Amino acid sequence: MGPKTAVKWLAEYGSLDDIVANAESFTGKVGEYLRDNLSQIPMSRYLVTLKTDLELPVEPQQLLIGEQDRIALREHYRRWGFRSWLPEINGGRSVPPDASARAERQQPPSGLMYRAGKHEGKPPALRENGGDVTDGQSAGVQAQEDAGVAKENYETIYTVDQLERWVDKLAAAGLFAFDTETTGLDYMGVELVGLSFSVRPGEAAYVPVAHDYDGAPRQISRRKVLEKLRPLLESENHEIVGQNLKYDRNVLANYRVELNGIAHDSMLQSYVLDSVGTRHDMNSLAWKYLGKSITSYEDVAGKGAKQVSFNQVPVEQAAAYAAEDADITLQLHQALWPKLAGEAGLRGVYTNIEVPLLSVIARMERNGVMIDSEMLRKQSSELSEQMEKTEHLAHDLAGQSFNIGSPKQIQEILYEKMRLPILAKTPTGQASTAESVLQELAAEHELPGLILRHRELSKLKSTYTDRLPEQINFATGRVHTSYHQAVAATGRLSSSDPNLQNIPIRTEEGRKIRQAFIASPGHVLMAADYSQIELRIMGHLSGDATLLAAFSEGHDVHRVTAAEVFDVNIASVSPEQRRAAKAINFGLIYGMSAFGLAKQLGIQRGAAKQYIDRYFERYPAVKEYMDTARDKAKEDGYVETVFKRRLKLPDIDSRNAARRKHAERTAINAPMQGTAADIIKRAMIDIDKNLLLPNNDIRMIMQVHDELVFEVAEARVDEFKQEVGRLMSGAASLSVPLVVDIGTGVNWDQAH
DNA sequence: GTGGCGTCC
DNA sequence: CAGAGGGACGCCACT
Repeated sequence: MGPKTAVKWLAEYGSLDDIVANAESFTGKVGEYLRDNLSQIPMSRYLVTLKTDLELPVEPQQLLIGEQDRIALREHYRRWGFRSWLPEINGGRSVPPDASARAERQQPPSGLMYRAGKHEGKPPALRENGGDVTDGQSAGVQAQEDAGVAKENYETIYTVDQLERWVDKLAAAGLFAFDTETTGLDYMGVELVGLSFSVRPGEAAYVPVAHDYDGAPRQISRRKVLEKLRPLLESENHEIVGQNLKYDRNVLANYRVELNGIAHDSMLQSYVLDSVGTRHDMNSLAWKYLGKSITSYEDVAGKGAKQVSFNQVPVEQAAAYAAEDADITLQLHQALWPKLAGEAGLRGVYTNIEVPLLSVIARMERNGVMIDSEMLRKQSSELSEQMEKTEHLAHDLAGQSFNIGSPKQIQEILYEKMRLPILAKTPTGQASTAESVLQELAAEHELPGLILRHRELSKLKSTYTDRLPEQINFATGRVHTSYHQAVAATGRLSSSDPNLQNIPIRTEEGRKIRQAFIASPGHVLMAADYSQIELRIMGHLSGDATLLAAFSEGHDVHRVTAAEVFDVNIASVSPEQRRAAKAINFGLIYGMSAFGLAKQLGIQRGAAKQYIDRYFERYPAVKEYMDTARDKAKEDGYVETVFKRRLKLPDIDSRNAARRKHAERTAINAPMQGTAADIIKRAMIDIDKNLLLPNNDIRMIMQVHDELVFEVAEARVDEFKQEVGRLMSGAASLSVPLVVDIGTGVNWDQAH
């Protein structure tokens, strides 16, 4: 909800001073917004503007606004004569937007790299293969010499007899490594090309099922292979080991085969052992833990424009690569599992959280979310119009045509042509054109404001309204993101293709995008989020009595903080004070300095330091927690969450002050962020087991760090709302209550 | 491929 | 004295 909405309320509720004076009496969304946002910096500008319109008895100085905003405000007044909060921009020429040819460039993110990336040292040489295996009778044994991996016991399976022998072998083994080869990386769209297995290090088999290049050897059909393997793959009595099994699980689900025996995942083992010290792709792990250089995907499929999909790879090469995958996976498991098993805490995180979560996320991914693409298309064209107008106006002001989307050209116009002051530089020494800088420059000239406006529109259009409809899956009509379980150092998930964890919410125009996230007919969206979870965890970790009391009594924690820091009665905390307290609270979670707080609040550094000192005076246990976290990091080289997830901090002893300071801030932040991640992961597992699996009327469709989104049959909303709340609140027993806010609606925006 | 910027929690 | 707020991903321009 943004300023526009506030303006709308203004019309509805009478006058601004009515709203300000009675902020506390507003209930529901309106009251929430007033208490949370009315006093934030950008808002105060609009407030002041509105005040002028309405002749409220409030002076601008009474609002705690920063110098930058004061400057911007003055300019704002001058330009718009105190009348309107948003410029009406007229005129403009037409430039048709070009959103074509983006899909081709789509690359998997580094965290998802199925088999990519190089480790130190020489890349494994691409090896020539031996004799052809052209008739379906050959055993297909590949006898190749390799610096890293011996492959004499790799078998390629062409006949049902061979397959049955391997099925017996796998069944007898109890535990086996497993891998799939597919035509690509998009788990919803790929086809299964082959499967590989290993029961003993050095011994593996590849079952090709869909190599279809000219002259490809005859293979057992995919249907037949899956039919033979189904009992094994779906059995809960066999332990299956893999590398990123979520992917294999999703691929097999395309063929209605369910992996029920997932016992170990070497990627997750590596992640839990050391989330930041290494990449978690198989090549890196083989190098790090086995000292082996293995065949990379590029070695068999080629790279760049010449890369072919796996079904085009000659079976002999494919078999050597795929069998090695299964072999190495098993070896990695044998190397990593003892390390985990010996550490009770890490083992718990791995066994009780990460491994069970894998399947929960896989289901969530496959559920996908429904998008109203028509709505987004309309938004796109509206944004286009506005962008054209803005750009035209900017060119007029600059007296020349330039690319308003290019930071470099903006830099030339603003700093070289117009000689505006350089207020900040980027890390590489360039004059910055970042938002905060342009905000400030808006006092000097109108152009920076237009650039900002254009950026805002352009961001919404290119990243969201244009892109999301393109990512709707043809078969399901829904968008299926990928969640990455081994990327974020603190234990959080990340999301990509598309990233559903950064859909706008802050501005009114941004929120419109959330209105395009809808429920299927007969269903509603239900959004459940943990209230103030990281602050609550700070209360738990520090044991601070004042903080704990605030939460256990259900008080507004920012108001309580304001009352403590500014030494006033809770009832008389001003919006400005509450806003400052909120900034302090968040700043503490991130390890922010007085300098940072001053910048954030637009106050003097001395004042900011006073606030912080005062805070620590009133919350001594918080101070103590932070000191302890730093000390523990220095002592042990790592910090940990409530559930014993570990984050290594080698930089804590760095001679480089910036790195060391960063490590210290991470030491403070990671236990809080990481514990929050643990808690929501535990909730997801509980909810999956107790609610989702037994019921067809509710599906989990998104996770956004402290929020879970469900698609629920209308008839059972109340019932599920209660259960979700119960399970999320009960996901951890801390010394603070875990409060969960739940809303429902026809779209994601409305569900908040 | 990198840097700059901007979106989210 | 310099630097100064944790964790992600995506788009664009530019090299």
